[in-house]
Amino acid sequence: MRYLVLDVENSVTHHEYTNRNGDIKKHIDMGPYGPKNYLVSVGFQWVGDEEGSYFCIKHNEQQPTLSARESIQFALDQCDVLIGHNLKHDLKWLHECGFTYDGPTHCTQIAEFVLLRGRKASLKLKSLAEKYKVSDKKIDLTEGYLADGVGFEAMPWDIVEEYGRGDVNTTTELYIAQRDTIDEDDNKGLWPTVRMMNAFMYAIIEMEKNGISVDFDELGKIKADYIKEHAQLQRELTEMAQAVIGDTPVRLTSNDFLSELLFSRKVTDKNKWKEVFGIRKDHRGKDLPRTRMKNKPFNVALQRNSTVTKRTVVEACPICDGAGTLPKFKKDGSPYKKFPKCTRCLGETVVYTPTHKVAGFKLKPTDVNDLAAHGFATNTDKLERLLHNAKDEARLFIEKYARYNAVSSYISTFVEGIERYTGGDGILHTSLNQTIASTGRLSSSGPNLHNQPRGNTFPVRRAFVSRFDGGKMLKADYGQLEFRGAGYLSGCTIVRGDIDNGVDVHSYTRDTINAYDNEPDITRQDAKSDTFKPLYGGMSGSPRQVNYYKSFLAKYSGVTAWHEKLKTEALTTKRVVLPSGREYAFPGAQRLQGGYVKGTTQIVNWPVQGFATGDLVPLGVLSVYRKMKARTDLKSVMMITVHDDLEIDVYPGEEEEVTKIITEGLLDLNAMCMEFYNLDFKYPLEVEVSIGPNLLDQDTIATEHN
DNA sequence: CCGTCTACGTA
DNA sequence: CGTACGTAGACGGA
Repeated sequence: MRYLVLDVENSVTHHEYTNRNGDIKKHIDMGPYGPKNYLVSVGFQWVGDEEGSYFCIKHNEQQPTLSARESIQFALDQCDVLIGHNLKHDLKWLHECGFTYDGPTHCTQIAEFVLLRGRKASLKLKSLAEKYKVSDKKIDLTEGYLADGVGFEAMPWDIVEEYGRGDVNTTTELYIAQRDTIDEDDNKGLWPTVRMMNAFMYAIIEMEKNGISVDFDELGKIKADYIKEHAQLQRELTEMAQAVIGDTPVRLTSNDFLSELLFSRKVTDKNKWKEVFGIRKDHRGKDLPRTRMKNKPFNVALQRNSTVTKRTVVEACPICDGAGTLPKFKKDGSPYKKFPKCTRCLGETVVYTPTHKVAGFKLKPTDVNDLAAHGFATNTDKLERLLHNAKDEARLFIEKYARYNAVSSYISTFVEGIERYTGGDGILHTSLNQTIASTGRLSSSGPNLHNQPRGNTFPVRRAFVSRFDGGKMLKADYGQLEFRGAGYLSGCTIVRGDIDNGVDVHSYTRDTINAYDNEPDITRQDAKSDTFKPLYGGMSGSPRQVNYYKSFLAKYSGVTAWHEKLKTEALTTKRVVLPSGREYAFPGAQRLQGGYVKGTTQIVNWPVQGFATGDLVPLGVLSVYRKMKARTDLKSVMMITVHDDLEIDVYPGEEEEVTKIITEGLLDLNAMCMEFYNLDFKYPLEVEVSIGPNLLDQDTIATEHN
């Protein structure tokens, strides 16, 4: 067997843009799909050799290496396993530059990610070299250049070559050390996951390459509508706010301001505030439980640590007389060129004098959970809960404000995100990252296409259209995949029975919750989060929610028993092992005083999320990828996967063929699990296919079962 | 300038 | 004691 370690360097493009505040922001395009980027150099080394080869492809000073292309392709043709650190990047470049390789791979970043078993640690080559104590001889002169915006194409060639050869060398030694580590008895069960993720990498490269086609005319219209709505809301909200605060300037985009406006109180000392109410986060950035306080002490603490905000009247600063500056003279009596800011108005030229009238909407927080580090929480869910005690004007303001916040997000994050990352070819090549999420599912960035508002309500989806004249956008979703995955993993017969009988678990959730009391009815969509909460170890909520969670655990007793089994496994082995071979480490698992197992929510959540969307979906997508590759006559292309779906840009006339391929591929999990995990995975699955002219207007055309 | 906090959205 | 993500803007301390 011949093992080839390879690494490419490429030019990058710096994209600068101005946001709506006038701030200049930038991002760097490292990929091969921008028309400006090009391949600078390629280095490779055979495992077992002392030294490798290095080739110049295109560099400002250095002549391209003679016969570089032939030598590189020859090596690729000879190799049995291609190795690299973040090999997806190198393969994308090789493919775009006309090289061919589609054989087995070993990405050291993927392998290390699997070995980490869900723990977070740096996956940079440098960090791994330290961890495995392999030589990292290269003197890293490139960082300084890169920081100054000098790319590999413009650095002195001897630095590029030294760095490149060093990288290949380090990766070679890392590969050997890492392979030996995975071969150890304690780790060898991870090989199937490593191999699966390497195989799946090809499907990801295909999707990143194909990307999604954007209709800029349509996007422009949608943006214009949003901007109009945003401006209107801003006017109305400003007016409403101004009416209750006097002359104080309105700053709608500031959470500090909103907190003070809604609750009519200003925090005296933010650090003290956090301390008193126990507003802290753990190392992962998650909220820790806050100080438990009964009503009375809570209100006393509120009063002690904040002051009531008063309406103001504006007047010219009495100290500087409205100049904003105070005259200052040198020793010789001549004036300074620039006078310092006025100490009273701080250069604002005006001062706001409090009146005796309370400012703002005078909302009352119910408990510590309505607070935030800066003052009072102003997010939509919390505010919604306070709505029923609020006066009409406050309620109207809050409702408008929620929409204002949402529209701001739609414009900045979604519309402008799409605009700035879409290249000149009109295609959005978002990144699908394999080594980020602890559970093993993908993440998406540049921009994130995994968090677009769902379904048929978000007009921005209308701007995602087929790249083919008369083409269609097709989407296939697994139905209730995580619920089914939990059913499989737990072996719960009640879950299985419900699936076999076509019981819709979310409707069951909705009906159970609605039947409990006279609170307003929830919809099936609302009920989804309630279905999943107990599945993932959640138990807190309103009385009717808690009632449902209890009944869920009682009904699906197999799931409840499985939760106990997982906790025992985590306690005794500090690990949880999935049928695929994927593992999660819980080094801190221990039983606390009250019997609660530390980390329970992750112990019961990760296996469900990871098995469904990290182990199964990739196999389904990979199967579709293979089927599409095998059909060289088809022109349709895979675009993206969003956790439990797969989206394809369909060439006119290929609708039926693609529907068949996508359903057969996604339902092909028994054979795929056998191939990759040596697992006889038999469980009823459902795939629903929809199609339309864009990603907004979609009609369901098929529902298939295995 | 950079990290923290808040808020938005998804499966 | 639902979990897993990415992005943007405001703010405050270096």
